[in-house]
Amino acid sequence: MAQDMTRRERQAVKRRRQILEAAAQVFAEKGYHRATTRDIAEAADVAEGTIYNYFASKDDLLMGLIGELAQLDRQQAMLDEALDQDLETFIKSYLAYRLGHTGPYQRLLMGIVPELVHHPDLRDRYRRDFVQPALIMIEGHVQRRIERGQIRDIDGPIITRLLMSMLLGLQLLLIIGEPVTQDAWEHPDAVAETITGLIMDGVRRRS
Amino acid sequence: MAQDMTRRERQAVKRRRQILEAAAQVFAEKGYHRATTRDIAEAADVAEGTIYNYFASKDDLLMGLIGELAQLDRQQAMLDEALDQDLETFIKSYLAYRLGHTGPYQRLLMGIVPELVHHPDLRDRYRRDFVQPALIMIEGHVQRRIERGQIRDIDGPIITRLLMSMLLGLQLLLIIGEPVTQDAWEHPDAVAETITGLIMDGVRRRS
Amino acid sequence: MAQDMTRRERQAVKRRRQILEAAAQVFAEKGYHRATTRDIAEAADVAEGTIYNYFASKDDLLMGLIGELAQLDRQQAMLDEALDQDLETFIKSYLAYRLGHTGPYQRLLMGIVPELVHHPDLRDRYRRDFVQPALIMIEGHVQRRIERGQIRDIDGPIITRLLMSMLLGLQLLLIIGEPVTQDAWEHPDAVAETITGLIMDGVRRRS
Amino acid sequence: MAQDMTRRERQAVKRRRQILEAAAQVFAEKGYHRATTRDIAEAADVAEGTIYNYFASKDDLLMGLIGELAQLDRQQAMLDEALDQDLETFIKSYLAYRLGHTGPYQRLLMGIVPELVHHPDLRDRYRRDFVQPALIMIEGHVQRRIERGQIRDIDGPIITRLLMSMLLGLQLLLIIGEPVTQDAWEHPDAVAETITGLIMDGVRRRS
DNA sequence: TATGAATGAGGTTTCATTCAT
DNA sequence: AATGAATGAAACCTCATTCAT
Repeated sequence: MAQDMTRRERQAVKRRRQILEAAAQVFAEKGYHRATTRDIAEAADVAEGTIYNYFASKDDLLMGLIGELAQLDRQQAMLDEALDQDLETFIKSYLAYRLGHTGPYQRLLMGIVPELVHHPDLRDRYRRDFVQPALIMIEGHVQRRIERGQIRDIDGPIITRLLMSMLLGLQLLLIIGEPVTQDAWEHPDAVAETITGLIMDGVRRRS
Repeated sequence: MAQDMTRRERQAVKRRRQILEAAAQVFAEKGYHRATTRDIAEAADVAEGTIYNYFASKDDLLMGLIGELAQLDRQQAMLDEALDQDLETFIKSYLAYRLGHTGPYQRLLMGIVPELVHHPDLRDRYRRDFVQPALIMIEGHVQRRIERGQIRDIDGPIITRLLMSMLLGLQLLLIIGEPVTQDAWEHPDAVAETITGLIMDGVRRRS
Repeated sequence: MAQDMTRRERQAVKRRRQILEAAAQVFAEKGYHRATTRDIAEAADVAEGTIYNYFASKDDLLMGLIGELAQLDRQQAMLDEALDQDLETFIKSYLAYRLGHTGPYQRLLMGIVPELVHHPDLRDRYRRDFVQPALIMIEGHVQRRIERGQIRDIDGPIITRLLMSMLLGLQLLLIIGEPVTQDAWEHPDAVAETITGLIMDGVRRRS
Repeated sequence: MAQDMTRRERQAVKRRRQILEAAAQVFAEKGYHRATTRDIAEAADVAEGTIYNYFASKDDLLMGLIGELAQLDRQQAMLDEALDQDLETFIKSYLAYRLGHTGPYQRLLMGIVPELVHHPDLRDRYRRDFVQPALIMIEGHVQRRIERGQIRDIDGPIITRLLMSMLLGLQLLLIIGEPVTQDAWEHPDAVAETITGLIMDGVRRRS
C-alpha cells in the first residue's frame, strides 16, 4: 500500500508516527499530566503547532497511542500457530512473548494505563481495541484446549480473565518497581516455569 | 499519646486529618491532577490557605495519604487470624476481602496509583510502607502453609507476586469495564470459587 | 445597602467595577477581539488571573458591561417627570439627555455593539436588559401623549421603534466618524431642534 | 478593458474575485475575527497559501471588499430614476429597497461593520467610498426636492443623516431580534406607510 | 491560626503567515 | 502560480501558592 502514496502522504504518515513516538516517550517519562505539549514537540523536533496538524488535542495523542499498542500486539498469529504445541510448552512460550516484549510495550503502557482510571473515552477504546481482542483470542484458544481434552472442563471465560489479569498485574508490579518481581525478571524462563506450574497444577500438595 | 497534647495540638491533629480525608475523597473522585486545592479546601470546609498551614504542597498531601493508606489496610490482622483456617476457606475469604465491592479504600487507590508511576518519592514510600509489608505478610503466610505441608514446595515469593498480580489485574479489568469480568462480579462467590480452583489445582486435566 | 457589607465585600465590588471599567475602556479602544485579557489586566492594574476571580470568561466581561449600560441608563425617572412638559420641550430635553450622555455611554457602546451581530447570548441580553425596557417606557409615554391628544393617533409601538432607531443610528454614524454628523454635534441644541421639527411636523411643505 | 488583458491576467482577476467572494461569504457568516483564512480558502476552493498571492494579509481582504461593496450598491441609479416619482411613492420604494429582506449585501455588511469601528484605515475608506457617496446622493435628492418645493425648507444635510440613522437603527433592532420590530416586518408595506407618515407629517396633532 | 483575594507562571490551543516543493 | 505543512507568537484560562488582614 505504501507505494500508492504520494511523497506527501508518506511524509505525513512518517510525521504522525514521529510525533506519536515522541508522545509515548514523554508520557512514559513524565506521565500524561506532567508532559507538556512543548515537551512532546521538542522530543519530536517539531513546532508545537505542528502537533495539532496531526492530532486534535493532547487527549487525542493518548487515543492515538492506543492504535500503536494494538499494532504492537501480534498475539493472534502466535496463538493460532501455537494451538498444536504441547500445553506446557505453549504456556511458556506465550509468557515469554508477553513478558519479553515489555520493553517498548511497557513504556507505552506506563504512559497510558494511569490515565485509564479517570478517562472514560480512553478506557473504552483501550478495552475495545486492545484488551477485548486479546481476551477473545485467548478464550477461543482455551476453549479449543478444553474440547481437545487438554485442560479440564473449567469456566473458560473466567480462567481467561484470570490469566490476563495475572499478566496485567505483573506489569503493574514491574512498573511500580517491586524489587522481587524485578529481580525475578532477570530470569524470565524461571518465572515462566513457575507460572506454568501454578497454572497447570495449582498450589495443592499432592501425595 | 493523645493525652500528652495540649488542646491546641489535638486541634491541629484533627484539622490535619480533616484535610487529608478531604484530599483522599477528592483524589479518589477526580484523580490527583484534576483535583484542585480549591476542591480539597471545599471538601474539607476550610480555606485554601489553611491547607498550607498543614502541608507544604499538594504533593505533600499525597505523601501524607500514604500513611493513612497503610493505616486503612487491615490485611495484617486478617492474615494472622486466618492462618489456622482451612486453605480453601482462607483463599475465598481473602479474595472476598480484596475484591469486595470497591470501598473508599479502593477508590482512593485509583486516585493515587496513577501518580505512583511517575513520582519516584511517592512510589518508593508507597512500596516501602504499603505494598512491601503486604507482600511480606502474604509471603510469610504462604511460607508457613508450605512448612505445614498444606501447599506444595514451590517458589513462595514468586507465587505471592503472582497472586497479588492476579488481584491487581482483576481490578484493572474492572476499572476498564471488561464486561465478562463485570458480569462475573455479580456473583463474587462463584468467582472466588473459580479462582480458588485455579490456585489450588491448576488447569491440568487429571484422569 | 453598602453599609451592610463587610470591608471585603466592598473591596470586591470595587474591584469588580475597576475591572469592568478597564474592559470597557479597552474594548472601546481596540474592539472586543483585539483586546486581550492582558490589556484589560494592565488597564485595571491587576494580574490577569484576578480577572477570572470576578468574571468567568472574556465573554462574561461583555455580559457584565450590559449591566453597566443598564445602570447608566436612567431614562425612566426622566420620562416620568417629563410627562407634563410641553411636547416640544420634552423632545428637546430628552434628545439632549440621550445625545449628551454619549461620552461614557458611547465608549461602552463602541465596545459592545459590534459584538451583537455575531454573539447571540449577548444580543439577547442587550435586548432584554437595555433596549426592551427603554422601548416599553417610551412606548408608554407616547401612548399617554396620544390619550391626552397631544400627538395624533398613530401607531405608537412602531413610532416608538422609529424614534429609538433614529437615536441608535445617529450613534452609529458618530461611531464611524461621519463628518457632517460630527460637526453638527458641536451644536446639540440645533440638532435637537431639527430632530424635533422632523418628529413634530415631518418634511411636507405646507402652504 | 478586459480585452487588453492577456489570458493570464484575466485568470488572475477572476481568481482574485473568487477569493474575495469567498471572503465576503465567510465574513458575513462568522464575522471578521471568527473567520479563518482556512475557512476562506475552503470557501474559495483554493489553498490557504494562494490567498497570499493575491492579498497581502487578511486585513487586505477587508480592504478589497470595500470596492466590491461599493459596486454592489445600486442606490445611485435608483435614486436618480426616482427623482420624478411622487414623494410618498418614492419614500416607500426606497424603504422597500433598503429594508428589503436581508440579502447577501446586508449579511456582508454585518460581517464587516464591526470592524469599521476600530479599524481606522478601513473606516475611512468605507466612509469615503461607500457611506459618503450615498449620503451625498440622498442629500442631493433631498435638496432638489426642496428646490422643487416638494418638501419644506429644512436642514437638508441633517435630515439626510436622520433618515439614514433611522434605517441603520432599524437594522440594529432587527439584528438584536426586537420582537415588535420583527413582527412589524411581516408587513413591510404597513411599516413603510407608517415611516412615510412620520417623515411627511410628523406626530403633531392637527385639528 | 484562618482566611481567600491576588498572583503569574505555565498550560493547551488557534491561526495568520511563510516557504520549500 | 499553487500548494499546504510547518511555524511560533500569542490568546485565553487554570491553579498552586503567597500574604496582608
